[in-house]
Amino acid sequence: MHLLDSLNNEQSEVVSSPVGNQLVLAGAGSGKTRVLVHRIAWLIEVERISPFSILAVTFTNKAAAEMRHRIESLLNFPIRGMWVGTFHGLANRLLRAHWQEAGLIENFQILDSDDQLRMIKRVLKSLELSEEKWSPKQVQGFINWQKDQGVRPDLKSEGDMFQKTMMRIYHTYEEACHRAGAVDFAELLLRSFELWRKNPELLAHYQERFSEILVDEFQDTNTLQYAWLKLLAQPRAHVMVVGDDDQSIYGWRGAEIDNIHQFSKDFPGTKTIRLEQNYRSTGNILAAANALITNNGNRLGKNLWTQDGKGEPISLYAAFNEIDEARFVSGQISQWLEQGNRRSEVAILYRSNAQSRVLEEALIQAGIPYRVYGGLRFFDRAEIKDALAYLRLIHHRGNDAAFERVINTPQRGIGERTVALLREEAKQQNVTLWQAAQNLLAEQQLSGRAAVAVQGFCELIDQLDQTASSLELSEQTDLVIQKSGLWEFYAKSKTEQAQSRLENLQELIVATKQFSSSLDSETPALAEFLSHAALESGENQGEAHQDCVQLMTLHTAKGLEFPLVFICGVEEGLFPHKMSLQEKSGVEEERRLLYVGMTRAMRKLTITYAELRRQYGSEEYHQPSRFIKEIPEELLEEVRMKATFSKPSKPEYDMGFSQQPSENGFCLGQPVKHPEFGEGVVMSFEGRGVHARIQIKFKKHGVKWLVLSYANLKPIEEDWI
DNA sequence: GCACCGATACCAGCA
DNA sequence: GTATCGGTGC
Repeated sequence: MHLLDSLNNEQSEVVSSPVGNQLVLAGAGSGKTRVLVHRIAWLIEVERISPFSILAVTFTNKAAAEMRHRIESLLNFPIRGMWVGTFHGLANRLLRAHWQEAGLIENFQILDSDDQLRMIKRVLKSLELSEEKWSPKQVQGFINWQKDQGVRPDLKSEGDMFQKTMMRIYHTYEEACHRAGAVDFAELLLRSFELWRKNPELLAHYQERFSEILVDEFQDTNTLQYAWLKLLAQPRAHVMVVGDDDQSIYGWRGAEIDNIHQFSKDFPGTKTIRLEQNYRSTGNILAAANALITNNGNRLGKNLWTQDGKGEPISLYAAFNEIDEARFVSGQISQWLEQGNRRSEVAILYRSNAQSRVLEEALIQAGIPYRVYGGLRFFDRAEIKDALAYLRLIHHRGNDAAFERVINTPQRGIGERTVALLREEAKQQNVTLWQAAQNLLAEQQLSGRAAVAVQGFCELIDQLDQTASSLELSEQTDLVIQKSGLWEFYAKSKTEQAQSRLENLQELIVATKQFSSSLDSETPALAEFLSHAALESGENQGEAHQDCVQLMTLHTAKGLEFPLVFICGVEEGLFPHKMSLQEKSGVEEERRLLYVGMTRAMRKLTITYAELRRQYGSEEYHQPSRFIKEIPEELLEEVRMKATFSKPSKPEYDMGFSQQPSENGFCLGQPVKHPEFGEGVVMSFEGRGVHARIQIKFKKHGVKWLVLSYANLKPIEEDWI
């Protein structure tokens, strides 16, 4: 059977198991996706299960698209009727189909976290609560957490003042969402969950339909997602979940690692299979990762192994500061490239985005092209959201969020005061902002200047609507971008970002064009496109796949692999991050994060840390991370910066160092004084020029490497000679 | 209403 | 160091 070809025993066992519940503990690099894809193909081809009865859940749209693609190319025919998607995508699909039963309007809008935050701010204002005391971010966290727990606002709930007020905000927020016909991400899940609960016959329909359910990245599911899954699956479906408790790194956004422990109890007869053979990394890398993760408690237990050799040891570089660290990394990369390797095979991973800048600078100096992942995604960009808000408003005047977003974007002289008046009117008359604007205009309750501006805005929207009605979506988008003044606004703007904003707006027109042509019928393209925009990050937007070094956070790196990996800033306070130190589970999650990072490396892993790091504008001394001590010494090789300096003007490597200690005015064994560390003795030198480093053994602070030009060392004269 | 200034906060990011 | 927010002055 070709579906089992080239699979190992455990993988084959998963793929060819008789239908039933399975918990697959798939270690990093163990061929997890492959197993999932082959299993689904097996169900269709061997078990003769209709694709119509299969539901596959992933965590990203990208993963969903890839899974579908891989199954189709394995089976060699398109799989129609199978549901593959994210929890949110599937929930959205359900709610679109049953909007009435779910108590929604037909074209309900999806609020992304940005929209949600704006909505919360409006609610706080209407409740006359200060944002100072009731931080919108915190409220957002509270509401989402409640929803993830399946809790609706309860005004009679017990609790202190804080709890009660939060509930009141939550309650008002819900009303506001309802009025706006808007649904946030957590609401998609909760609403579809409740839809099933309240409509047993509807639930039964889906329960009968989906006999085979598969879930990827199961360690990342939250409480509500798991409840959703159980509700759908429990009476009869067979569920296969694939996950790795050691790679659970999203506890902070609600992922419930315990779901993985709970699964076998909730689904009787569950067969647990471990995939431990790793096809990615060298023996040394796996040994180090295994050793590290052993320090975590309450694991399901797993030990990665490989048939391949040990490979190179893991390099450890103790940098003096973050600049030194970055230079070291870029130097190593230059060497690697000189050996004829590709830039895209290299990844630099770090704990927090702020670390990327210094690394970027070093790469620029060394003339190495790179790409930074993360940052704002396409549909999250302000200019894109503005354009979409115009489209929304044209099609639904009652969309208050859209109204507020663009009423003064670009500026047309309608300020906070006027908007406040509109809000007040809307609240009192219980109408939409659009209607409130009409009322106040009719009653001439706005001051002359404001009235003209508001009038102009409303006419603009009406006029856009009239012109747009006969146009295709992409033409509408084009029209809106031009006529709203957005284009002109950015075209005139002299800021550096303006050019890229214009490009993004153009890209949006392209995206709508592509989207329309991908639709088979003449469905209301806008509504579809808008939920597409809300649910889809836009990561697959024509990224130039050039050959460049990849920079990203450890979180972003999950699921990827690279021959050469650097993990930077492995220091106490940064990694593990100081915010995680409060509780044990926080440090364990950090440890898993490093585990994830290490297991990204195929051939060579290098870990670096800096003793001195400029953070938030001030300098801080850091200890090497506790995690480094958890890696067996024999797997590590401490490296020194040698022969890999890059000069600002002309990138040049391998220049080595051949200077006499006396060149810089210090001698071995010379007593010196440092402003921070006090007295010490010169132990050794390294490098030359501005990069020259000096090793000092301090009386109180131990042995340190310092960059000579930064160190401000003073010889202690009297003790010398 | 808007531009500018100083105080403030700051980890990770999927849908 | 930098993005963001609220206050201040024009």
